[in-house]
Amino acid sequence: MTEKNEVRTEENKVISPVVIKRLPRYYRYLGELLKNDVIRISSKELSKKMNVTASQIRQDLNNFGGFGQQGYGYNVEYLYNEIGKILGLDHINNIVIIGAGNLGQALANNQEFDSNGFKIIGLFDVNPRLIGMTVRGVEVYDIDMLEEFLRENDVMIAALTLPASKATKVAGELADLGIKAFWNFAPVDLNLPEDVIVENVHLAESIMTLSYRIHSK
Amino acid sequence: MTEKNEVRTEENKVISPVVIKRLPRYYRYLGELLKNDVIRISSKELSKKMNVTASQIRQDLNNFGGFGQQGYGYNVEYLYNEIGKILGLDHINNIVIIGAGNLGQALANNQEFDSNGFKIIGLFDVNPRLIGMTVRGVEVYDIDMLEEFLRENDVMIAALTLPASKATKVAGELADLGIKAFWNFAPVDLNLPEDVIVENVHLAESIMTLSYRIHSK
DNA sequence: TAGTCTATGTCAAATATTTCACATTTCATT
DNA sequence: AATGAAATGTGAAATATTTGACATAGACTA
Repeated sequence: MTEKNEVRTEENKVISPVVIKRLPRYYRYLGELLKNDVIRISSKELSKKMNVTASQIRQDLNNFGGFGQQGYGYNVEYLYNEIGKILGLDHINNIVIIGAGNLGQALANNQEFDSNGFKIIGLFDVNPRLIGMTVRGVEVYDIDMLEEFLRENDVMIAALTLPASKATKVAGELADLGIKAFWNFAPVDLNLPEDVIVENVHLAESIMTLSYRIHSK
Repeated sequence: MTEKNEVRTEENKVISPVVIKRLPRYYRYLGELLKNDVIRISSKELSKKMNVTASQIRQDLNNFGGFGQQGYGYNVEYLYNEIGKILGLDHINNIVIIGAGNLGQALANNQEFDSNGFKIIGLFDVNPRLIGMTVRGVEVYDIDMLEEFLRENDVMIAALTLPASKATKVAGELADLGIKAFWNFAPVDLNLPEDVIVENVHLAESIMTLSYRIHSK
């Protein structure tokens, strides 16, 4: 029996969420190395740069297969590409942003997403002052156009950058329209069907943990 | 011997980071309950709402002392306030934002921070087109004014919403000026002295884990 | 080509985290 | 006032995660 939202490799092995969370960081460091024309790296060298244990790097990577070579280490470009594939960055992932305020615009302006295959193809808002404007070539549409837009475009992800008061309702509507993945910036927990994936970015929670660490010293 | 960056209660007990990360979510749910005039709640009821185990809630809270009463449960307002104290939300935490682009402005506009005691008292940028403008009553200053500003104001936290290429250098300068806590939105790992606290918000890493879950189904 | 050295992949041990289970306390009802 | 039900706080068990250790494959040198 497959549990809800479980994540498995081709061999049907369950990968721990903590491992998955670390992959993008490996990917970033490997990208840096690649940019600096580094050809190969050992888990020991990488562990020193990243301030983690070499053992953890090897264990993490071995969840997905043997990418290294004994006595040699890892080929940077190969490992970079393999992790990219694991993360699904070898696909174009079309994104719509719901809420074209500062945060929505900030996401649309972020080049880092583009360069990793995340393509923002539309911003949506209710505010007539925003509708029709363009952010880095991406148009802001009336949210009433969303249904039609989703019919005509292959959208993988909806980013929710709107007030919490509206997020739950809009998310439900989007799920009904077939959106299966949400990147949620609103400070609520969306309650959606089991097969829908939600990644939360709760900024207030983030700064509260920072505050905790400041005041507990 | 106290390890670097360890976080302890008054009794000198080490609190696990995973517990700390969950506290703001409890705080949010309790705030909702409070708003809805709920007087008391049991760990069981709360666990159902939050989709965690009751046992985890009780274990988490007991790290900080007994806030509940057997046979009764937890008083919502009391528990809300106690968690707020644990998180340091009973203080005003002054924040400066370095980088007044969309993301910096989005943070300045976010009312949720205000209402939890986080007060944004200045935005800083190098862009002359931004300098002098005002976001929700907060002025954008020339970054050259930063040193003077920090001398005259009690700033707890610097939010870094600037390009990765500049973040490392600016963070180092701010640390030299005495800033002890950074909320880092740039996609780099800051390398700062051990006593400096860094909370990272790596948005690209967040969406990559979302992508992973989409493509691994 | 042989020998030495390096560094992976992996098993096992050590830690950390979560869940279970229950004694005890308190609430609520009769 | 007595009884039953509810729910905490807390040890202990069960899981999960991280670290350590090393046999072995393969790189590199001479």
